[in-house]
Amino acid sequence: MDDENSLNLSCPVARGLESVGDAWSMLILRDAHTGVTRFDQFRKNLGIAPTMLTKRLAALTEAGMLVKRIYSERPTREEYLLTAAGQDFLPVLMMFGAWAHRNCGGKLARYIDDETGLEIKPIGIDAVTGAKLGSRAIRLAPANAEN
Amino acid sequence: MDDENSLNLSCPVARGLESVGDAWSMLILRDAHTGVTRFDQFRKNLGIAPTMLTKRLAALTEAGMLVKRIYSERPTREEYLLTAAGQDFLPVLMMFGAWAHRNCGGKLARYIDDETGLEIKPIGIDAVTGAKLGSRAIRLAPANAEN
DNA sequence: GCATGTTACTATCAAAACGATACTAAGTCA
DNA sequence: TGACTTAGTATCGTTTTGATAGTAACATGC
Repeated sequence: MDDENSLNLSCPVARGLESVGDAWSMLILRDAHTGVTRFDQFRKNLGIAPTMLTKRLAALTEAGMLVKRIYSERPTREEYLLTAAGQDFLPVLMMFGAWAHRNCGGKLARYIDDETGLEIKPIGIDAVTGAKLGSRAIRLAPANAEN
Repeated sequence: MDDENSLNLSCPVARGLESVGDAWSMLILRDAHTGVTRFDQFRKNLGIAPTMLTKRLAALTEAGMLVKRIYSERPTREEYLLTAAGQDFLPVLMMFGAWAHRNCGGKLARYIDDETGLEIKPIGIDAVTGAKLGSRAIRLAPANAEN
């Protein structure tokens, strides 16, 4: 999958998919948000082949979602921490999870607000108008200078 | 990628990825939300190989995101329309796009509210508390009967 | 000080998925 | 009749993935 055409290049969704465009990356980020940091934890949780995990962790690090940090010299051991960009991805995961909750069958785990103890119902809104995303007509404006 | 372990089975993110777990599916849904419905439109927009497109459209249809509808008998021609579940995916795409906007470089297209003409800033909130997603501690509750 | 364990990988190789290209089916239109 | 349209399928080489085994660099227990 090479994103080549001009439509794709300026499309935020297509651009984002260059960083997080496969299932393993999403699941790694999900685990990272639950506090997982180490290679073997990811591997055991996900049941992912070590070759794949190495590649995905490197890609996510390269994409600026994770950073490697040494947590032990002698023996040298490194762990993977979420960057600001990686942490910023949590709302996307929660929206995605909420969508699955509504639309995919089966009994699924739920997110609970630790403060109130209530189940969280994630929705997307436009911070500018307050309107629920998807409730109004939208259009795309091309990329320009003042970003 | 087989999602087998129990953690994954009840995880909404993992569950959702079974339906929309690859980049092409996301891009097809993105295009579908802009009004694209036909095979050749998807193919030309995305630059996707027809074999791949056939497979992805079938998978999305199977997953309940799209429905096939005949728009011409003689010659028989079918198009793909978003189901309710497919339409419900738009907020996820917008949140994902907004994340890319903030965190991936480059000049990217922007979503404009057709009513106000203002650029949309998608954010996720908890409909229950009104708190911004990611601003509070959360925990996972296992799946149970009352869904 | 030797065997065993831990952690984070790499090497290897078969199987599956992907991608490019050519071609087909069933018609329409001039 | 010949060119064109639309929605695919067939074929096949390349790439990616997945499973398994092995390695490097230590720590720990006996």
